Amino acid sequence: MGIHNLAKLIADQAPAAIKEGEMANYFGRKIAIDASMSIYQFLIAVRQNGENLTNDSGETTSHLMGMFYRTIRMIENGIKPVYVFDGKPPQLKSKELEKRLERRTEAEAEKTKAADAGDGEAFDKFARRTVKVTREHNDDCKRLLTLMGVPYVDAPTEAEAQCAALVKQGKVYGVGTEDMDALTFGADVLVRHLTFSETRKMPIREYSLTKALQGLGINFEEFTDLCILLGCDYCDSIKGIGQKRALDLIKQHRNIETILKNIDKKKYAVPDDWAYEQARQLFKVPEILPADATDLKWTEPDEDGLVSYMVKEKGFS
DNA sequence: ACTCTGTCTCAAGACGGT
DNA sequence: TGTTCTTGAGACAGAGT
DNA sequence: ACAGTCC
Repeated sequence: MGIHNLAKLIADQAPAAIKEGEMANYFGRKIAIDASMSIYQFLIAVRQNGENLTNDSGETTSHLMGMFYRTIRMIENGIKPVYVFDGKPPQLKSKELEKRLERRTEAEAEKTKAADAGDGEAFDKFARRTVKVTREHNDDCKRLLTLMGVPYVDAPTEAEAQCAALVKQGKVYGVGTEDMDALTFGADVLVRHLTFSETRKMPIREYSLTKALQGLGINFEEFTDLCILLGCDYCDSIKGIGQKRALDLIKQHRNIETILKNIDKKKYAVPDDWAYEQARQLFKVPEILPADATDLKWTEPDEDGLVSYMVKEKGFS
């Protein structure tokens, strides 16, 4: 879920942090991309008659289709993408993940119901909600990327954290994602809608963390606490505190501890065993690979290998 | 009046030919 | 051994400040 | 711009 309403808050309170970009700005730039999230989107979107695309053996190919063409399109436009795959989610995220699993299970039941009723429309809808990225999807895409000469990184935990680390280490220009928590992890540049398809309708939008901090009038530590107050994947937030009050409180008190000492707890109920300190640590010192552990090399594609894999193994034409 | 919450919905990619 | 995550936006009603 | 197709 990223950070609740952070995009809106920046748009309202620090508009100078957002730049509407042209794709020419990105020629020659290296960009880190959350691979698992991309795969997820492809699995949901690339469908025909309610089902994913498959080869003759029944293996899903939607993710390869999406990743193949999108990556080609980026390279054609001079972008050097590096894909980052998720590792094990942090313990603190388990509550959130449970919730998501529950929703999937629910959708699974609805899907079956729709199938029995012969309702294709509903089947399609619920089928999309049951999508889950598997080990095989990830491995397929890693194989594809290797053949294409595009590097990838296996993150120890959160892909967004590793993407941000690559920016901080100066290995890439920015993170290409829709997920605003890349900023919370400290990426200075976040690029949204970085897709070059003909059907794109959203302009490329670049967020600068430095300018966002200037515009909001807070420092990075305060920004982290602000994000926790807005609502992140790692812990609850305080009911009744949204974008406006969260920013006001941070500006007034500068950190969550001081806010807790000063707010009326009868009006604003603080969650039990609120894990904000642990969440703060995850954002501040996420588990990431050191700079010398990632070697990003873009090479010529292995054309014979690509044909062999995509055509012979996966049934592309 | 303003702000936030909660809950609901929906839609989601990329290509080439027309 | 069991192995992997969605998200964002918009609309609307309702309650608290 | 749009509808059909990709596998």
